[in-house]
Amino acid sequence: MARISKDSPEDAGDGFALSELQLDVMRVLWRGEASVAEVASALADSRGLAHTTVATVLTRLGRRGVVASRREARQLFYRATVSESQVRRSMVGDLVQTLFKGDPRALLAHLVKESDVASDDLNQVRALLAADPDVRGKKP
Amino acid sequence: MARISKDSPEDAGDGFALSELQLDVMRVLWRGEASVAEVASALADSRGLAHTTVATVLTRLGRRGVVASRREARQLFYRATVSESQVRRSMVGDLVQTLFKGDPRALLAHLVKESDVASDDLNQVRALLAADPDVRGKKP
DNA sequence: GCGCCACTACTACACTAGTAGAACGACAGG
DNA sequence: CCTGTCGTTCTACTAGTGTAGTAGTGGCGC
Repeated sequence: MARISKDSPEDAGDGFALSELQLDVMRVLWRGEASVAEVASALADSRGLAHTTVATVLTRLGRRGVVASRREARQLFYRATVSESQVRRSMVGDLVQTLFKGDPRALLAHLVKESDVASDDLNQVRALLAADPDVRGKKP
Repeated sequence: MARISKDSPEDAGDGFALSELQLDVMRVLWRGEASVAEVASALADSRGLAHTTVATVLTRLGRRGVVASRREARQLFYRATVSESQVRRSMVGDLVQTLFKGDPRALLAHLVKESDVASDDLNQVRALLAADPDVRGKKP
């Protein structure tokens, strides 16, 4: 696996396995820097978390090196230090590894077999990629 | 939060999220019923686990309802109560849910985008599935 | 008959995640 | 200047996982 920036606090060695809550938090940060309060209120609907809970989660994510913080007055502003793509790559990779013996084609086959994806979708995806080879990483 | 696991083995709430070690164990059981010692020795190469560690893992898997045991003399023989497919479905489903907002096509796109899978493989997979719904090929 | 061996069951400890209250420090209004 | 409020940090509790030691127990060899 390619190792990119090596100067993060901890550098958890490419292991970007994040839990659901952690991902929810990251998703907020992927929209841009945010204070604890902002993250908390962004998640207020989906999860009624105490402010301190969010703070704890962010602190722990910081310890793992996936977010960084900046202090402004008394507040901390957090930003993600890993991209959504990186996390996706890492987590999908893990799944493929553990569940499909490292063969992504097996996952692909699974998706089709389990009717998660209609066979037609294969064409759609292919068309998508053919049309815009630059979709990688870009998010509307 | 609606996930209060009571300890009836029947329950299991169909959340088949298994860790890597747990999967390794399950993989042994998916080959057929096995005693603790058999599981342990099957995993001896990959992981040098103490016999008791394997026993603990199996007990816990039993508590979660994904394996069942049968007693013969002093020994326990374990067998999986969920299939590999079920687990795969569940875990892939979880991943799709948390990472791709529930859209399996997004995962599909990811696989292709990240060059985990060549575009050509799409055709191959489709052909594969058309030919024999049960193949899981590592192609040359 | 008795000790040893093979197993299981119980207990334990470290670590992570989810969750949140308590304590503490700084600033602003009175 | 004092105090209430806000935000951070500390501490804590629950639960699951990885890992394994120890204790209990029944059968076998001699």
